[in-house]
Amino acid sequence: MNYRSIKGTKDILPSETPLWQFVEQTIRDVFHQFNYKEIRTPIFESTALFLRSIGELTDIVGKEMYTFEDRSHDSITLRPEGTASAIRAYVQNNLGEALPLSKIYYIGPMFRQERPQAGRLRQFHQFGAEAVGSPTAETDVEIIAMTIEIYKRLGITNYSLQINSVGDEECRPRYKEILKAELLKIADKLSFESQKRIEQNPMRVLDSKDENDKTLTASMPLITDHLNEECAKHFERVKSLLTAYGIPFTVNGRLVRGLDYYTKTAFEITSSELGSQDALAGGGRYDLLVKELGGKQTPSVGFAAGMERLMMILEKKGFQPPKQSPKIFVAAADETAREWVLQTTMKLRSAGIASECDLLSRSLKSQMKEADRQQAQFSLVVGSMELESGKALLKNLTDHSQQEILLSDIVTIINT
RNA sequence: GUGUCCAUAGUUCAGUCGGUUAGAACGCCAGGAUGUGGCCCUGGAGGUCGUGGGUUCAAAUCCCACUGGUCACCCCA
Repeated sequence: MNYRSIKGTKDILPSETPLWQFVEQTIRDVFHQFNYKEIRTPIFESTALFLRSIGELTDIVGKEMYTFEDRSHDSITLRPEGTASAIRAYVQNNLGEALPLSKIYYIGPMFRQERPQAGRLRQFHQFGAEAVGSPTAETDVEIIAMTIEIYKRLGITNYSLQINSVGDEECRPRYKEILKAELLKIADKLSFESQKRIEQNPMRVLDSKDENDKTLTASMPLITDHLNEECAKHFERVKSLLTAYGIPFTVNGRLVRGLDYYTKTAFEITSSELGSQDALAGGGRYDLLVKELGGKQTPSVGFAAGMERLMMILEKKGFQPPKQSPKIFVAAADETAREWVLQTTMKLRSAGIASECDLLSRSLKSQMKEADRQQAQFSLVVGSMELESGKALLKNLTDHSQQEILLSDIVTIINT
C-alpha cells in the first residue's frame, strides 16, 4: 500500500456514514429545538487566537496543536477546539450588537497531535454549543440539559455528570495561593507531573490520576470551599436547578478542565462504556473570554462533545441506523429492455424514489442478487414480453409477494 | 513524547519442533435445463505472509531495525 491516511486520521466509509448522518441529524434536531443556530467557521485560524483563548500553559497549546507557517509566513493552526473560533466570529461580526443573547452551535472536525488510542484521534469530530451573553445559572443549566438531552435521545443512559465551580477572577487566584502553599509542603513527595504543575496550574494537581498524589492531596482545601459570595450563589443556583430538572449530578471539587478560560461552572460527562479516555463531553462558563478576544465583557457558557466517543457507545450497543436502501430495483430480462429500464429508473428517481438498475450488463440472476444485496424493497423484471404487453410483475422482496402492474403506472404505484 | 501487544486473501483468523504446492470461514465472481433474489449445491478469482536486513542447507515461523496499527501513561472530546 503506497499511500495511507495520516496517523490518527480515519476514513469514514460508506458503510459508516449512515450512522454518522443519523447521529448528526439527532444532534441538530435537539439544537434546533433548544433554538440554537448553527455557525460554521474556518477550520484554521491564526495561532495567536488559540494561544490567547485556550491558554499558553495548557497541554493543548503546549504540545498538541497542529501549527505551521503558510507561504506568507503567518503562523496558522488547525483548530483544536471550537469555542475560540466561535467567539472570534462572534466578536468579528458584532453578533453581540444584534441580539442580547446569541445561541449558536457547531459540528465539525478538530485537530490535536497526540498519540492515538481508543477514543482519541488526531482528527476527530466535535459538536458543541455556546450561549453568548447570559450570566445566569439558568443558562448554564440549559447548556447541560441540552447536552444530556442529546444522549438521552440516542438511548445513551450509562453516563455520569460531574460539576464544579472553578471560581472567578477574584476568588480563584486567592484560592490558588492557598492551595499552592499546601502543595509546596509536600512537593517532594508528589509525582513528577504534579510537581511541575504546582507553580503554574496548582488545581491540576488535585485532578491527578496518580494514586499516591490522590492520597497525598486527599485533605487539601477545595475551591468549592473558597468561592466568593457571587460564585457560591451561582453554584448553588446551578445545583438546585439541576435538581429541579431531575438531572442527576455529583459535585467534584477537583474537576478542572483543560482550557484556561473557564470561570464559575465547569462540568464533564463521562461514560464507563469507553476506554481510559472516558469523557463524552465537557463544558462550562467563560465570562472573560469574549473580552479577552477583543469584545465587550460578555458572560457566556458552552460545551463540546466528541462524536467518535458517542458513536463508540452506540456501536457497542449494536445500534442500527436507518437503512439507506433503494425502494426499487428495475431489472432487465434481456437486451431489448435495457434502455427502457434505464429510462424508467431515471423517471422514478425524478419522482423522488430511490431506484437502482444494473449498469454492468449483468445476467438477470445477478441483477436479482444485486437487488437483494441492496435491500431494495421491490424488484421489477422487464423484458421484451413485458414491453409488448405493457404489464409486468412487481415483486415485494420482503414478503416475496408479486402483483401484476401496468408499466405505465409504475411511478404512481411505487409512490403509494 | 514514553511504553505494551500485534502485523498471513477484501474481512476475521488458522498455520505443529523452522521443511518444500500457505489454508478455513465469510465476502466477491460465475453457474445450478435455457426469464426472478435470500437458503442450499458446484466451480472460480484473490496472498511478493507489513517493509528492509540478519541467522540457517531451508524462514510466514528465529533475531534486529523501520513502518503501521493497538492499548495504556500524559492529557482530554
